[in-house]
Amino acid sequence: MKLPESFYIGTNVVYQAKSLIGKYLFTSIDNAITGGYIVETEAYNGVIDKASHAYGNRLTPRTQTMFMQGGIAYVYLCYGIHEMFNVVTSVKGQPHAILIRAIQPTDGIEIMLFRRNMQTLKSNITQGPGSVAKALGISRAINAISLQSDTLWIEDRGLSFEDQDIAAVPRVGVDYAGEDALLPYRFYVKGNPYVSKPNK
DNA sequence: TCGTCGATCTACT
DNA sequence: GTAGATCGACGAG
Repeated sequence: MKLPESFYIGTNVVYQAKSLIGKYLFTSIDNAITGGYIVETEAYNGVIDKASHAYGNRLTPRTQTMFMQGGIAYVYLCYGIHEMFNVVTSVKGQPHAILIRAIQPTDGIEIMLFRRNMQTLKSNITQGPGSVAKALGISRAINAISLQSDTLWIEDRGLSFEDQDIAAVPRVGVDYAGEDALLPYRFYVKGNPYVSKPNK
């Protein structure tokens, strides 16, 4: 059921980001399983991508996770408040990552509501990368954990979308990246209510 | 050592 | 529509 190690070791991060659409992401944290299927991703293409933390082979305590072999999680803090969850891909030394920006929740919705401090299910529960991490209980404590573990993993349940139902557009919040900000490295399911900023 | 600012979200006006 | 939250990474000095 879990996506095999071989999927993550592939070197075409843009293709992998698109492939993750429709895959199921689960966490088992605090004795509760939560998750859903991925409806929005962004690819970060290693040392040549100005939008990536690892641009220009920048190796720091934070980014070293991205330089490890694919198939692990990269979790970091943004704006001092939000933790973001990425899937590290490719071979050791090549810092590719895929940001999970939104999922459609299917399991453990009660738990996710509690973590998000919400009473009723609304589309913003897992809409945007900070929200996804919070709803799933993901924090920097599980940075670099294996996606073959029983804490955090991705499954293929046979759900897939046609090319025409997946939009490929420029990434969000990376204006500082110059011409790389224009690359169509963001993928999402057209019309899905959990997608953040559907029209850009 | 210090100052700047970010792969964002929420609560307000 | 817009401001505030809140902290670690990074480059300048």
